[in-house]
Amino acid sequence: MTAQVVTSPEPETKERILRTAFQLFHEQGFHATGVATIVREAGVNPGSLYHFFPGKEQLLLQVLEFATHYLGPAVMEPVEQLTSDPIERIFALLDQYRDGMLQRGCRMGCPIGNLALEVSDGNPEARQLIHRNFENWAKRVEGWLKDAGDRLPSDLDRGRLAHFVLTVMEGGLMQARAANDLGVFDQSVAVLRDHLDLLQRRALKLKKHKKGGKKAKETKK
Amino acid sequence: MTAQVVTSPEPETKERILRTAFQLFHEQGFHATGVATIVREAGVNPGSLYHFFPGKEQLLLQVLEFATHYLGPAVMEPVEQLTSDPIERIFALLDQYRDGMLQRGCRMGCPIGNLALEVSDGNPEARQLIHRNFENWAKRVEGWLKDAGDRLPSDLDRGRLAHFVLTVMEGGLMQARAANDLGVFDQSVAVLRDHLDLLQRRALKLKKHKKGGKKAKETKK
DNA sequence: GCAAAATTTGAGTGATCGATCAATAATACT
DNA sequence: AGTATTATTGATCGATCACTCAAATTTTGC
Repeated sequence: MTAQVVTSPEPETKERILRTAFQLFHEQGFHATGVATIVREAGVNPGSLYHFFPGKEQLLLQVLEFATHYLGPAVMEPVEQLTSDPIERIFALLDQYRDGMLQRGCRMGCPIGNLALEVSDGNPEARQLIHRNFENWAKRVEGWLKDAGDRLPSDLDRGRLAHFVLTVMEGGLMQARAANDLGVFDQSVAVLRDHLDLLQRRALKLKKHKKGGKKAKETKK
Repeated sequence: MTAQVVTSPEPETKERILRTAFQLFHEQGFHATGVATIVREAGVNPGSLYHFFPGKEQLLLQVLEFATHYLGPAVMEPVEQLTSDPIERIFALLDQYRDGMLQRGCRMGCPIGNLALEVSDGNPEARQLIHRNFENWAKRVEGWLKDAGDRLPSDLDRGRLAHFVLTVMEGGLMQARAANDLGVFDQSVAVLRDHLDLLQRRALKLKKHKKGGKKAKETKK
């Protein structure tokens, strides 16, 4: 009946449902988002959703897997395009999440972080996938920290610091949402920068001692 | 009909509902906790709940106000009893939350933080109360940091650092729940300690410079 | 070109949600 | 003691929840 216009190829139904659910879970949370809302926003019927997904919980799991693949192309790579300085990449990444908050009136924050606190308990499979998302995130940042080479102390645990960057981001975003103001987030990032500055200063000093003195293991007073 | 036994004076119905709701919201989240569960656990009838609270949302608001008063006596004062050293109080506080997680199998975390990500958007009154809880928390820690006096650099923004402590705690707890392992939390706290150590070292150095190296209180090891 | 498989339709399922209310009971006030 | 106020009971409400399914339609494989 409809004209046979070749429209722009809409994403496959399944992926449209996944993307819609991802967005809604991010905006409203998992429990607050009804299946009816998902299918309405995705423009499909309930039966279609249940054709591809056994249930809402399974949909959540596939959304979390979708997020895993989403991270690199949509989050990390754009940041790596912005700057090649490994340490500045960290702050460019944090700034990207900041922009996301700013554009949405200090709402939402990190999609994975939100789900982490809502569904981690009592859903082991979801917890595992959220954990994997966090690990991927931290691994990428850890790579940057390794790229920083001797700008950071050689004995610095870079995996630990990478997780710490995630800690600062999630904790900062949480408070920013509660305050409806990015000030606390900015201040947390500023303290993180202070810390990285101190580490870089320390690395410089250690390097100098090594080159100047012989084996100055002394951290100095 | 029942024997006139003078039982231990049970908490008033209203407070029992509040405490039960506080616990359940913490354990399961706001949306995942049904009113039916609250009244069952509290041992009251639905009508009783709606006699004291106009609705579930109002109950949430009063739970958040309850949490505000709960913070001092139940969280901060016990920590202050443990140690009088202002900086160690910070880590004693973090350790208290750690114990809470440990005793519950790495579940739940911070009750306010959980609600912050679930209900901050779309419930301005709840958001405001969550914000106030965070501010009270940070204010108390800021007091400790001020008590630390010249052990920290004089130009250090102690309010900012107090919020940063909260950032680290919430971010660390979030990852601990996702990992079902306190390792990341411990490591985040360790980085925070590194940072405070660096700040204290810096304060010492600045002090020495100012006094012309007269009163060099070598901490040394 | 045609049958099989995959997808879409959308009304409809029972269960549970937050919430109501007339009644009864307990407490407070005078 | 008597009245008014407050608290409690518990069955019950309509709305919404996640979810189903037989039938219709489209796509696939040969």
